[in-house]
Amino acid sequence: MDVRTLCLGILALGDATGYEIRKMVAEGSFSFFSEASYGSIYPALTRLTEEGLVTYQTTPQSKRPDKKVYNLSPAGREELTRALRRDPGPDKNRSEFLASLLFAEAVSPERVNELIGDRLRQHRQKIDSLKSLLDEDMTPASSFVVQFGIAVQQAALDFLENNRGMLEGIGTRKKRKSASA
Amino acid sequence: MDVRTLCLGILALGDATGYEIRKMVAEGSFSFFSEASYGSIYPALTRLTEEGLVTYQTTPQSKRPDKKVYNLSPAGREELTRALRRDPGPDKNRSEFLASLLFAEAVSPERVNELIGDRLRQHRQKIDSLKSLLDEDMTPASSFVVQFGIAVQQAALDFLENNRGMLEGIGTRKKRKSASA
DNA sequence: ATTAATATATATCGAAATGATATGTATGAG
DNA sequence: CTCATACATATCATTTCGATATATATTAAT
Repeated sequence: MDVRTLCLGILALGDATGYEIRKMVAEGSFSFFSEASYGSIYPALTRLTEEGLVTYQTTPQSKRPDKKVYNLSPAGREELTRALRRDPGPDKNRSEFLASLLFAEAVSPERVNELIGDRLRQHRQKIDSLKSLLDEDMTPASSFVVQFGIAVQQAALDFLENNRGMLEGIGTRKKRKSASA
Repeated sequence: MDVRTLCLGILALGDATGYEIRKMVAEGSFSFFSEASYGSIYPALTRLTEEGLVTYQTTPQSKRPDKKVYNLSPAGREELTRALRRDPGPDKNRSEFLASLLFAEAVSPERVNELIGDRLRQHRQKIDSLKSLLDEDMTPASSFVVQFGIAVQQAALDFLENNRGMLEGIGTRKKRKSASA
């Protein structure tokens, strides 16, 4: 999903500033399945404004840049509906962790073990943070998505705990000078 | 993981052409957690060659561009080891599907239902294709990663099957001309 | 008490990556 | 016999990332 459509969708749920949009995708209940940086969000909002798909009210603030609260225009809502009619593309899962494991022949077994330990901790942390999101009042869709995230994280955690034995002996230690040849 | 390191890692597992690398990340056992397009792979290989981290042998082919089989140089292997010493960043999961659900207030309940049906099919297909990868002979690490993928896909599938009821009544149908005002 | 870090809020910019396309043939399916 | 897929390289416009700049208020740590 391009940042453009992402912004339209978020604004469909309520007015927001660019800063708030960024926060939602980076830390909020959107963080599980999307991300976008300032470098893409602000230009997107500018363009959407030019196209009349969003509008904004400026709230002056002393000692701080004026706050621009964006809201979806009727044309923007139509554009969102059109975008959502298209079939969503397949999910994309990127994992440096799994890549590192695959290439782990080049690293020591201790490093592999450390990698997995770190990973287990990260999964537990992620699950906790998702669970705490559930406390806040949410729409059913939002709750569904967060619970989905929890389920997937939990499955990853369980798999790692139950199968790390498979990686016994993965990794190479630096060969000491070989006797042969 | 940048494409550069990805290429080094893949070449550490065996020599390959740019075309083959692309195929591995797009369809092979790497497809679960990484992706890269020609537009990033070919320039990366060119730069790696310039830097002496990979070399290649040209296999002339009539009626087809010459095949360039790349292989990792000792310097490249060192660079890979250095890269793998850095802590892997967090996973990134992007899902247009989940985003669509969150924004689904703007679409019809039927569309939501259709979305989920499609999704169930896609998960089953993905699981099948991952399972068929397991038949091929694999390194332990490779097998671990694929089984990890299966576990996660299965968890997502199970969640959808068991909880789609949560989305009952999500979505709005176009209001017919309201009696009131 | 003072330093350090975090949060608010906008915005830009170089570097990286995507997704599509160009080129041209061989092969297998329908 | 036609059409799609596989092989194999490569480029390019557009999009996105990740870092940085600017400036202050608040909270946390030592």
